[in-house]
Amino acid sequence: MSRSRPVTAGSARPTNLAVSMREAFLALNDLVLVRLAERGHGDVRAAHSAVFQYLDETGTTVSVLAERAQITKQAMAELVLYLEARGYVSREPDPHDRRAKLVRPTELGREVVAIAQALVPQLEDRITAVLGADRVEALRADLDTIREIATS
Amino acid sequence: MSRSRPVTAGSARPTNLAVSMREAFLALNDLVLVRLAERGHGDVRAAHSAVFQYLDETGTTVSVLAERAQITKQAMAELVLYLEARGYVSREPDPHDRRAKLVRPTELGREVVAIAQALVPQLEDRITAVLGADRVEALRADLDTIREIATS
DNA sequence: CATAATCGACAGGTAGCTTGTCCATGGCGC
DNA sequence: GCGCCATGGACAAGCTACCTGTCGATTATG
Repeated sequence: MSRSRPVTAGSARPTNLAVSMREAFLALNDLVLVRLAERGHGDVRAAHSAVFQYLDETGTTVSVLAERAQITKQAMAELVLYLEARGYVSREPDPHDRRAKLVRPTELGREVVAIAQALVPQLEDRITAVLGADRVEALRADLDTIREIATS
Repeated sequence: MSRSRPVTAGSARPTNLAVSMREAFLALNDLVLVRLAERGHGDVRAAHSAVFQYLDETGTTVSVLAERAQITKQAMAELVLYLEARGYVSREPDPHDRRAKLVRPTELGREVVAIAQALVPQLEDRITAVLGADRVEALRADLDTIREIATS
């Protein structure tokens, strides 16, 4: 993380806008990863957000997690296995379905979620302090508009 | 490309902002790839932008390309090899340095660059038409500001 | 009760990167 | 003009983050 990045992206410069978006996104992303690493969670990688984000205190199956994160069960299973091996989540048999295993965050996993979530308002505040709340709102709206334009 | 995307990204939701940035970026990116595919360049992938973007009519070594794109020589060499096999670039020995080979776009490669470059103003126009020039300008500035905030 | 759907495991493959090693060639100090 | 280090590129190997396909076990459904 926070490795030297390609200076640019997008298939042969599709607007500097795209480049700016990518860079801003990567910068924000790295910030979370760096913070986690500082707190001793250096083995958490970007892809694992797909797990942490959709975890549930009540326990969730890999299949459901995969569906929520829009990746295949296999991909999600691998991420979960990795996190289980490092103590971030546990997998216990579902008492109501003997095929299923429920994925739950451990104490360590909850810590990761807490750190990441604490960073959100902190970042928002820093950004808002510089840009102003209305511009942040406009930014959010415009990004969504652009996505719609490009998707249609 | 334009496959189903993870609904979200960022290590455990670092601001919806980051998610919006990523999605907007991916949407714009896919647009270029789709356009290229329509014109018969379906074998050009996103990673190849790193080559096309830094190609030079006068010929450029893989080492230089790698440095410009901020990836290793090996990674760049692979991309170049792929594009050479499909006729997008040629590699000829550098007359002035018998170690070096110069990578140059072929006619096909120039076509790809042209298509991608033509799309830039087209997209900008569509976006500007909806948002207005001043908001696009603000967007660009704000994205850069955010990157700076996150990088510092 | 038989059949279909679902859960998770296993096998295997791909893209896009990385490090490390090696050789041929080139530039440089002496 | 010789020795030495730097550089360009090739080869090997490995990793992450995905994918498809298959299968046995189990559960839900007609």
